[in-house]
Amino acid sequence: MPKIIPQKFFNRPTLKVAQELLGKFLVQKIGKKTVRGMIMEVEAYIGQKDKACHASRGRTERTKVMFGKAGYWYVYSIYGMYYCLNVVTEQKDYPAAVLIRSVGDIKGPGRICCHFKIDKKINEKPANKKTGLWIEDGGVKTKTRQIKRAKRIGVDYAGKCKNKKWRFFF
DNA sequence: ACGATGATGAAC
DNA sequence: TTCATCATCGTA
Repeated sequence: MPKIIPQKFFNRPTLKVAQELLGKFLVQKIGKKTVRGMIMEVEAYIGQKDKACHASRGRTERTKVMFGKAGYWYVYSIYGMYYCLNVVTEQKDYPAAVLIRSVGDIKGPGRICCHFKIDKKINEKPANKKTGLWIEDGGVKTKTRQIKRAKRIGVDYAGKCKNKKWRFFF
């Protein structure tokens, strides 16, 4: 039986959460329709010292959700045309999140939000069934699967942080 | 290789 | 209130 990932799963070190999210399922329910896909690629954004993290410039209207409790969605718009989906990690007041970069066949955070119906309406909402977007354990043996890691994408501006290998994928 | 396209945050 | 920037993508 698929198990909904509880809020406390996210209230842990971000690098650990990021890797363990691989192989789990992003699930969305809209009315009677359920959309589902396996998480294949993620990136970690951790704390104010991480120059690539949006929260590195401190608490703002956009980033305040990252300072909040773990297990909440952080959705932001980028380049005027796309949305990116993140889930907040770590304890309250420690800003960090995991960007979901690939789900199933869908590569790229912008395309994920297009395929799932994700926009700022779910920003700052918890990842649970009531919200209509959550994460499930597939009940499959993903533990044994090899995880690859690499530098994050699109963060060349982030000084030495750009070289951190905080992208994880199968 | 590049343009679309608008929210965001910092400067003024 | 302006202005540069941007965790992207499709077209070429």
